[in-house]
Formats: sequence, structure tokens, C-alpha cells
Amino acid sequence: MLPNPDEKLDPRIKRTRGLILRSFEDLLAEKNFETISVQDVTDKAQINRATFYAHFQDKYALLDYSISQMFMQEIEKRTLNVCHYSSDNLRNLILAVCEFLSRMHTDCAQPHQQFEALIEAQIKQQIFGLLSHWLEQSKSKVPAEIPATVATWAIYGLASHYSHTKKRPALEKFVDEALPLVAVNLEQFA
Amino acid sequence: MLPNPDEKLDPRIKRTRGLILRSFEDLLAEKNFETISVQDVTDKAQINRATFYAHFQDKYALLDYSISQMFMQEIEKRTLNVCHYSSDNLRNLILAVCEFLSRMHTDCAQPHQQFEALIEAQIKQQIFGLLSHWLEQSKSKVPAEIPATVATWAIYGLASHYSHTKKRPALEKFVDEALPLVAVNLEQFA
DNA sequence: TCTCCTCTGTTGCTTAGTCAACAGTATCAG
DNA sequence: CTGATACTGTTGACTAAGCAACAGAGGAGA
Repeated sequence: MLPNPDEKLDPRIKRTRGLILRSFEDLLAEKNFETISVQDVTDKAQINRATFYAHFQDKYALLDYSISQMFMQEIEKRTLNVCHYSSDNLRNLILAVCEFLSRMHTDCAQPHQQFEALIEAQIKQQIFGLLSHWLEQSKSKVPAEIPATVATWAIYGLASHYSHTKKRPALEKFVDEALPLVAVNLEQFA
Repeated sequence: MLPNPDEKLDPRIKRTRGLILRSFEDLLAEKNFETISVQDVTDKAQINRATFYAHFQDKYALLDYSISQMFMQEIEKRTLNVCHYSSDNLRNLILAVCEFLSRMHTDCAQPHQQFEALIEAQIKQQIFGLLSHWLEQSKSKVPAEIPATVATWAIYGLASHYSHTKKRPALEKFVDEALPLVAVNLEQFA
């Protein structure tokens, strides 16, 4: 199930996954995640329901995959996936998470309890992976687990807070204010 | 090859044809028809080149199909396919052909000699079929071939002329002026 | 309670799509 | 002229997607 992310693989598979993803993201803009059935997704994607199950275990797996793909794109756009720790990169990462969650809230119909929890788990996993990658590239051989965990939660918390505020002004200012608090946990290990 | 237009048929077939069509129409907006290769189409459509040949004999067959589909849509939009002869319907038909050709000229990159000839053949075939259908529904048992032919060429000629004029103003006025000249050939048989 | 209905996962067989390889044609440059 | 390159159209063996049918899990309502 989804073994190779973007290696050479059968074009039919790439195409089918693309159709499922697009269909799902369109549906998320219309309806609540809880009310979206696998049937809905496959109907809109013009594929058979059985085919869906050849690619994803269930709609929760699809959500995970979808979120991680979208977030990964956000990260790759800013080339944060191929770099090391720096104050500037950290700043960009926080910006990315804030913007991603904000977009999520404006694009998706009624964010629901369970839905948000699933997103949170997935995004934190991504952030943690990225930070670990950054820290492990440094000369310091200290294990990165603790500082990466702290920073991950801090960053997600900031972004969640930001994206939930009614009128979101001045993202730049918000991030600049928060940045040093997160940076202090990381720079000693980088 | 393309046996059933929109009967129940394998969703893979519908989907694949749709992908080929969209890809082709996008390409037409970018490049000259002559310079579009089957490879180009299949690359953009994300399908295998061999699959293309399972659906269309060559790119000329694709052009025919594409044109006829687009034109048919234009016709169905105005519900001209399910009606009989009347001055008003004829007027709408002329309008449809004019608008279709005009759109063709604005949407497609450099209309070329051969390209225009292929379109002309296809569209005239459609118009002829439609007019024959109208005339054969009338009580007059006279064969419709001759008047339908005359009107077909007249209508296409008008539309071609209109769509080639540099600044196209007042389509309505243009059609109202031309309408009686075409109508006189048809109404005696309807 | 029972039935009706909708959605979920799963299965074995069928069919469309993919692949790689082939021969044939055309164009272009050295 | 010759080799390189690019596109066409076709083939047979392989693989993903479609289908229809199934059992099962709720949920709504009489």
C-alpha cells in the first residue's frame, strides 16, 4: 500500500491516486470529512470503489496521505526539505505551518473535532521528521529526539493558535515574535 | 472504434477518452495542429501511446471526434438536436455555427490551411445531418438532400466569413440580415 | 422487535491499459 | 550518400482497474 512515493511506478497508479486525491480535496471543500463516504470519493474520481481499497485502507488513510502530500508540497516549495538548521529556515517553517493550517480552515467545510485531531497528528509527524533531519545533520552527536519534540509541539501550537484567531493580521509580525522562543530550544543542538 | 457515444460503457473508456480530449484541446490552444504529435497528446493525458491507438486511428480521427463533440455540445445547449424546422431554430443554428467558429479562431493557435479544411468538413457534415433531420420530419415527402446541401454550404460560408472578419461586431445584426436568404431555400420543404 | 436502507471491506473473473520491442517513414546534418 | 534522430503504427505478454456479488455493521423508523 503506497510503497514508493514518487519512484518510477505504473502510470495507471499515479493517475488513479491523483484522481482520488483531487476528488477528495474537492469534496473536503464542500462537505464535512465525517460525512464523506468512500463511495462519494470514487464516484467523483470516476473509479471503482474496489479500486479505492487497492490504494488506501480506508478514508482515514486517504486523509493522512492527502494531508501529508499537501504539506510536503508546501515544504518543498520553500526548499525546506533539503537544508539544515538555521534561524531563517526555522522562521520559514513556522510560516509554512501557519499558512497551511490557515488555508485548511478557509478551504475546508466545517472543521470538526476528529478531523482536526487527525490533521494535527499527521502534521506534527511531518514537522518532527523535518526537524530531526535538520538536527542530525549537525556535528553534535546528541540525540535530537527531545528538542525536536519540544519544537514540534511549540510550532504546531503556534500555528493552531494563529489559524484559529478570528481576524488574522500580520503573520510576519506574529512569527517574528514567536521565533526566538522556539529557536532557543533548537540552536544549542544544531 | 468509438462504437457507442454515451451509452453505458466501461468507465475506463470514458475516462481515457476524456483525458485524451482534454489534453488535445489544451494542446490546440498552445500549438499548431500540424505540430502536435500523438506522443504529445498521450504524454499530457498521462496514458500510453498504444492506448491512444486503441481509441483513435490517428490524430486526424481525434480532431474529427473532438470537433464533432464540441459542436454537438453547442447544438445540445440550444436544444437544436431535438426539434423541427422553424425560422427561429434556423436563426439559432446560424448563431451557433458563427459563435463556434469564432471561438475556434480565438482559442486555437495559428489556424492553418489543412486544419481549417478538416474542421470545415466535419462541421458541414454535422449541419447537413441536422438539417436533413429537420426536413425529414415534415410532412413533405420530397427528398431533403438538395435543399439541405444548399443551406449547409450557405450557413458554413456565412459563419466562416463572419469569423474571419478582423473586428467582429453585432453578430445578431449580421445573422438577422443573412437569415432570410437561407430560410427561403428551406421553408418551402419544411 | 423487525425490516429497510446505506455504507463498508473483500473476492474471483473479465477487460482496458501498459510496456518494450519491432519495422517503416521522414527529416536533417555532415 | 549515410547515420542520427523522431515520429508512426502494431504486436503479445503482463498488470491494474472494473464488475457483481457477498457478508457484515450500523442507523432509522414502524
